[in-house]
Amino acid sequence: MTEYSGGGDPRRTLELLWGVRERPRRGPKPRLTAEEIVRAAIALADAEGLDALSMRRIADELGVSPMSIYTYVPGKAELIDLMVDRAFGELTPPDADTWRARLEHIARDDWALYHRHPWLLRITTVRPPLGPNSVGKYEFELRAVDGLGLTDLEMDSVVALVTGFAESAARVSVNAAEAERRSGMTDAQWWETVAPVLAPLMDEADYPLGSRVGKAAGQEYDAAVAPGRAFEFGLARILDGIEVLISSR
Amino acid sequence: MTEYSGGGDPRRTLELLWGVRERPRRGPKPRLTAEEIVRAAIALADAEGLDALSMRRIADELGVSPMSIYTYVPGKAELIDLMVDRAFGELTPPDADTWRARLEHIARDDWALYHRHPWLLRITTVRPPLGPNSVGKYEFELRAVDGLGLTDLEMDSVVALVTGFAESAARVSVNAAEAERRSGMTDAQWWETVAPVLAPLMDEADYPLGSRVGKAAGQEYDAAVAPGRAFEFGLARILDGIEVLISSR
DNA sequence: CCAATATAACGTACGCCGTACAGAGTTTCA
DNA sequence: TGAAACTCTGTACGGCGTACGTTATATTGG
Repeated sequence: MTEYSGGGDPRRTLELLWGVRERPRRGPKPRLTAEEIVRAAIALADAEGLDALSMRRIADELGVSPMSIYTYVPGKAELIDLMVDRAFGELTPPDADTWRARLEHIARDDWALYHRHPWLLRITTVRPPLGPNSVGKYEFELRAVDGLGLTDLEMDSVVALVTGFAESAARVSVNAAEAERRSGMTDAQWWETVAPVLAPLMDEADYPLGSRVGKAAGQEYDAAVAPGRAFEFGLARILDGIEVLISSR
Repeated sequence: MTEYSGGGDPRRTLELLWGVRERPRRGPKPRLTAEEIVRAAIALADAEGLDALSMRRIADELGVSPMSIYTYVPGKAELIDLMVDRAFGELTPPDADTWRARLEHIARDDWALYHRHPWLLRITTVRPPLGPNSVGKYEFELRAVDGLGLTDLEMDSVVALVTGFAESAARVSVNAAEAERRSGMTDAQWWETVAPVLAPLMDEADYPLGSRVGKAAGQEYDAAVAPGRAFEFGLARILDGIEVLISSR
């Protein structure tokens, strides 16, 4: 099962995202707030991963029965919307003189965010959450490339390219870390286990480049640093490519 | 729940991937093969998505009891490994004169594959499957950038950048298509529903660029073509950036 | 030809999940 | 002082992956 963002009633979800729910005038005093539930859910997802995030676990954590959660939040999909928008609130607008430094800041900030909250990478965003932090993120991303002679469409495409890359590179990195955690083996240890089984099946002569390059990459970087290198390499290439576009204007 | 690739016993998984299981010499004749199960699983995932892919459904489809599947495949994680490697078998090696055309072929071929098999994008690859098609893919990707004066590490980084981008862009595209399917609304229809609710919450003056650029992007492209444009835009920028690197050698 | 043995197929059961629904308790307003 | 609005909870349903034990079937060694 995959967790989806953007599933529920848009009106209710937007009200929750922007926090405009008026305090109820009758009935027992609420013990919780949507805010607290979101905080607990994020803490749980950070600590144990998205698979451990169940309504029952959240309720446990808050000392409340599972169904009480539904008093504050329509369902799990909406809760995830709230978690996503709240996480985006940790991002900081770039503050640098050059467009290149600003885009670098955005990419690195995203990269760090995905490492703090790896569950973000497991969420399938069906429609964007449109909460204050998400639209704020988009706004300062566009500001980073404003006034460079790009069309509106190009500005949108450039920020999508950079943020999409940061997400993609972070996914590789987070998956590598998770691989170690789940299997209890480093990449090197895992390879030592697999290699003798693979050798008789796969004739290295059929894959000369893969054998050579794979070995070189494995020896030069251990798996812990390789994703960081890939991120820096890709970011440099992408910014070079954007520079070609901007210079042509 | 997320589907993981690379979970099970590596030896057994590798034997299945490379198809070296010897026919059992005793006992009742097998009614099925691992191959048939993988085919049925892919058909089901193509048609109804990864969420619909359960051992029970696959067994239904094959006219067999759920637990029989475990005779041929150790578990769901291993089955997913087999599905992934089999899907990669649909990719074709590039055959072009320039490195740029070869990398473009690789990116477009990946893009098309992810659209044929969107479930590939939902799988968290903990360790690579190391089946014949996966290692074959890596081999011809490296061949596309061989002999250009790049180091082994650079070759690896370049193909990772291009294929990672194709995956990332395809994810956006597939999610957009899925959004329409799940909600029964086009992007325009969805926006018409959301806008009046959002307007009183979000002051457009606080988000001048986002409002302007978002509107421009929405009007120029409908959601059905926008991801394709983003793919073409990003691919061009990335190849430009790689060109800068190659020219510097 | 007949056990012994290896394999296939199946039924049952466990502990998870999201959440629909109905009811009980609590606070406020007319 | 009801009535209405609201919170909170227990139960239940249908799904999931798969551990385990049993039965049926095909091959093999004696």
